[in-house]
Amino acid sequence: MSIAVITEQAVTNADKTFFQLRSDIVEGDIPAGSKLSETELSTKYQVSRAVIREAINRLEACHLVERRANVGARVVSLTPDGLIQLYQVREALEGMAARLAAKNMSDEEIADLTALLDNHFQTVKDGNSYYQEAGDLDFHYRIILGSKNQHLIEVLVNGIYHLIRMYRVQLGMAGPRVTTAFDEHKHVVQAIANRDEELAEMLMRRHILYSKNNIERKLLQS
Amino acid sequence: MSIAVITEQAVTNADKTFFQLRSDIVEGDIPAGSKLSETELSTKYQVSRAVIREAINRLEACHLVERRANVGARVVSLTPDGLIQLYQVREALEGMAARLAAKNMSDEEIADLTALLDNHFQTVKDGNSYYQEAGDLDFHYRIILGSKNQHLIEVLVNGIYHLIRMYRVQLGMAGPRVTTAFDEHKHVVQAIANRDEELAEMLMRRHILYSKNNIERKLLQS
DNA sequence: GTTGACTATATTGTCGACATTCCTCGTATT
DNA sequence: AATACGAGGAATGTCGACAATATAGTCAAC
Repeated sequence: MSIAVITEQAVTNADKTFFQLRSDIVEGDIPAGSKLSETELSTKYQVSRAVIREAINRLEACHLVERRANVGARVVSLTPDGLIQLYQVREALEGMAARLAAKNMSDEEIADLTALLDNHFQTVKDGNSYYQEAGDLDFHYRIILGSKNQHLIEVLVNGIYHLIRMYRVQLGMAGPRVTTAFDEHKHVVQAIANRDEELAEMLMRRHILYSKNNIERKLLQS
Repeated sequence: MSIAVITEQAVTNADKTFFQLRSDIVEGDIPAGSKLSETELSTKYQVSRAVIREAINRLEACHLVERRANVGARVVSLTPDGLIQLYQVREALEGMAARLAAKNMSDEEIADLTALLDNHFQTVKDGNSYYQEAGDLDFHYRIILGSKNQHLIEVLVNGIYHLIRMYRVQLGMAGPRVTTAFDEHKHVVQAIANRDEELAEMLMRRHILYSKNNIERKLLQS
């Protein structure tokens, strides 16, 4: 009941290769900024170059690689400025998502969301930091899906979130901010439950802004 | 001096096919909702299926077509609800773009933008509605580019704007709203010139919201 | 020593053919 | 008559080979 699963089923061979490559890039097994040789990858993954090309095209679509004609594809480079820009987009989109969720989520979905937060509260109270990784994701995913806006869902789930995870993994951002983030989540849910669109957006934006500031601070001190 | 050109140079064959197909879809030469047969298109455009597939992949990336594994690609269908959702995303993103533009545009760029609006004022005063099409686009593009946020620029220019144009062309939305929109533009620019990020975002969001309401009204009455 | 052109090589772009999957339509059975 | 099943056809998925392009390295000229 607690995990909002995003089902991505691989039916074709290019699908599998795409998922594999995406995972390898996000998790850093393929380093940021490195070149993606089609022939090399085709031998590595035991598929034809056509499959690799299709996978790379899709990776480009989610902004994980950049292609130049007749030259090739490179994994994107991670820069502090890039992360800031990413969070600016995220703030705008998830703010809108929260607004729309306050308008469009069913009472049942809101009840589920509240129950989810109660669960999180238990884990946080027990001093377990399991929350940070999966719990935070779950919360944000539910609100994004709750917006019922296909474009919003697409851009955030298939695009931005993989990039954010890539930054998280490779620039190493675990950090505290667990308990305060929990309170922020609670207030967002309350606003949604009250169908207060304006407040829901504002609180979500602030939540993401705080998160950005927190990250910025860490980047500067290291 | 008045047109913020977006240079898209076709170097490869797939590039040309992609541009051609995108134009054909947006302008309605290929009807919304219709199926895109790879073999058919490859004979029509005199290129191999591989080129067509690459082009279709890119079209999918900008949300102009939808693909299903082992079945094929279809041009997206245009629905009133889809247009509403599109404008919700646009409001969020361009609002943020205006905020960032107020922060990041150079004084020179702002001066250019002001001059541009003065030009528009002349055309509007002369009763010329040339404004609506190119002028409006030019204004919005400059602010989007002025945000200096690559993600924002990418999503808006390569994704959303083609879709919006597709709706404009095919659901036929010219309409008045020229003079009032001009005033709204003027106020946005003023806020940017004053480096008032908060107000710039608010005014831009309102400008897009009005536009959305205007379109909604037209859709309902027809 | 530096710059320029040229060649060699490796990589990407493009093609046609084959494999696999889905959809349609006809047939048979309940 | 309605449904289930299966054969046929057409479309997409995948492959290996060839063509076109960029990069690196060499050699020559100034």
